[in-house]
Amino acid sequence: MMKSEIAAPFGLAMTTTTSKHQRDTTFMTVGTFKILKKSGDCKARLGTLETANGTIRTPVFMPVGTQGTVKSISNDELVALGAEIILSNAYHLYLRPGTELISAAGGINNFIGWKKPMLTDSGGFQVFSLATLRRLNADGVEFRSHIDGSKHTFTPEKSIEVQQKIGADIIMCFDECAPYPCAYDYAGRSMDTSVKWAQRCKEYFEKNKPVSERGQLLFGIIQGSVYSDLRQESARRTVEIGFPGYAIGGLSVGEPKDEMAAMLEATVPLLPEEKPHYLMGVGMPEDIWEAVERGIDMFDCVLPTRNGRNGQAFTMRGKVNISNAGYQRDFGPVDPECNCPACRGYSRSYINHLFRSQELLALRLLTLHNLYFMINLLDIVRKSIESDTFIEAKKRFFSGYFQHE
RNA sequence: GGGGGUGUGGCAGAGCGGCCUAUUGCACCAGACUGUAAAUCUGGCGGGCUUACGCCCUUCGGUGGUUCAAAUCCAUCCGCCCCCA
Repeated sequence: MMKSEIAAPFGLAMTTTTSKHQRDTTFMTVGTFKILKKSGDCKARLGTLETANGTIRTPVFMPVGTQGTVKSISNDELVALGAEIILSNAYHLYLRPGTELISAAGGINNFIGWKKPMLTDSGGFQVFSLATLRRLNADGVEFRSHIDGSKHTFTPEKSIEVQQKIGADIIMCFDECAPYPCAYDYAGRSMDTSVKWAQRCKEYFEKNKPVSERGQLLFGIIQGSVYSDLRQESARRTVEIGFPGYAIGGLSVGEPKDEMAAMLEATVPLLPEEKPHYLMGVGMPEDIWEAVERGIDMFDCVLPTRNGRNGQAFTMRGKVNISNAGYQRDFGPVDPECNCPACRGYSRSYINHLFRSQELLALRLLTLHNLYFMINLLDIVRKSIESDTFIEAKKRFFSGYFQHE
C-alpha cells in the first residue's frame, strides 16, 4: 500500500505545542541537519532539520505562500494537511505590506499567525520572472514595482536586511536566476554574479545577525544554467563561502527533464553531505522522485496551488482536469486513493460544477487536494527511504501515475 | 385600425454593396502552467476532405429581384418589438 499512515487524519492533525523548555532546546540546535537513513541504492536520504519554529522532516515539500498566504486556504487547513513549512517572498512582502510593518507585527510568523517553520525567498526569482520590469547592474537590481510602477533597488545586502526583518526561519541568498535557454557566456557571468552576491549576503547576514533568542538560517544558491562545469564551479565557490544549507536554483525554467537530472548529478555530489539540499521551484510529482534519488531534501513549487486553481488535480493515476466535460457526471471523488477533505466530501461532478459556476470553493478544494497529494507523496517517499525500498516505490509510483500515457 | 422599428452563427451584439464563413464578448471544447504580476494564459469553436499546404460545400428569417458582385439595395411574405387609437 502506498497510502500514507504518517499523515494525521483530517481534523486530528497533530498540533505541536512548543513549551518554553522545548523552544530553548530547539534554539540550541537550530540548523542541525540529521541524516537518519540513507538509501542503499541511490542518494536518497531521510533526515530532520531543526529551525527556530520546529523540526522539518526531509525530504519535504514546502507549499508556496508568496504574499504571506498559501492562496485560498487557512493556516489551520495547512496544518491539517500536514504542511511542516511554507514559503513567502521577500520581494513581494517588501512591496506590500512593507518590511517595517511585518517587523512591527513581530515578524512574519506573528503577522500571519503561522506557528511552524517559514522560509522566505530572496527576490532572486523575481529578477527572472519580472524581467521586463528590472535592470541589472553589478551592485544589484533596479526594479519597477508591478503594483504601482515605483522604483526600488534590491542588492544582496538589501535582500538580507529585508529578510532579517521579515524574520523567517530560513532565508535565501539574493541570486540571479538565468533564463532558459541561456548562452554559455551569459550563464557564466550570471553564475559569477550570483556567487559574488552570495558572499555579500553572507557577510551582511553575519554582521547584522540579531543577538536575539531566535536563529535564522541563510542558505546559498547554486546557479550555472544547464552547463555542468558552471554548476560545479558555482557549487565549489558557494560551498567555500559556507552555508548551513544549499539550494539549487535556476532549474525547472523550461529545460528538458534530463538536463535537470544531469545538473543534479553534476552538482549534488559537490555539496556537503551533512547539509540539507534544496531544489528550488520543483516540482512535478515525477520530478520529486528523480531529485530525491539524486540527493535532494527540500522542494517548493506553486504547481499544486496554481494548477489547482486552474482546475487541474494531481492523482495517483496521473493528472486530470476536473473542469473538463468528461467529469460533469462523474460522481466519484477526485482521486479514489486520496484521503483529503476534497476527496472525502465532494465529487468530481460537484467540483466541476463549482468551476463552471466560478465558485470560490472550487479553487479551495483543488488546492487542498493538490497540497495533500504532494505532502502525502513526500510521506510515501520518506517511508520508502526508511524501509530502503525507494527505487521500488518510485517504480510503483511511475507505473500508476503514467499508466494512461 | 394607424404609425414606426427590427430579424446576423448556442446567447448577446458589430457589420449596412466587393477586403464576410462574418469583429467582439459570453457560453462551449481542449491544452498549458515548476523559488506565483496567475480564480491565469493559449488555441479551437458551420460541414466535409487532407499528414500538411490547402481544397470543396453551406451560412446573416423565407421567397423573388437589382447588380459584374448582396448579410448589406428593392419587392413581398413571415416573426418579434414600440407608440397612438
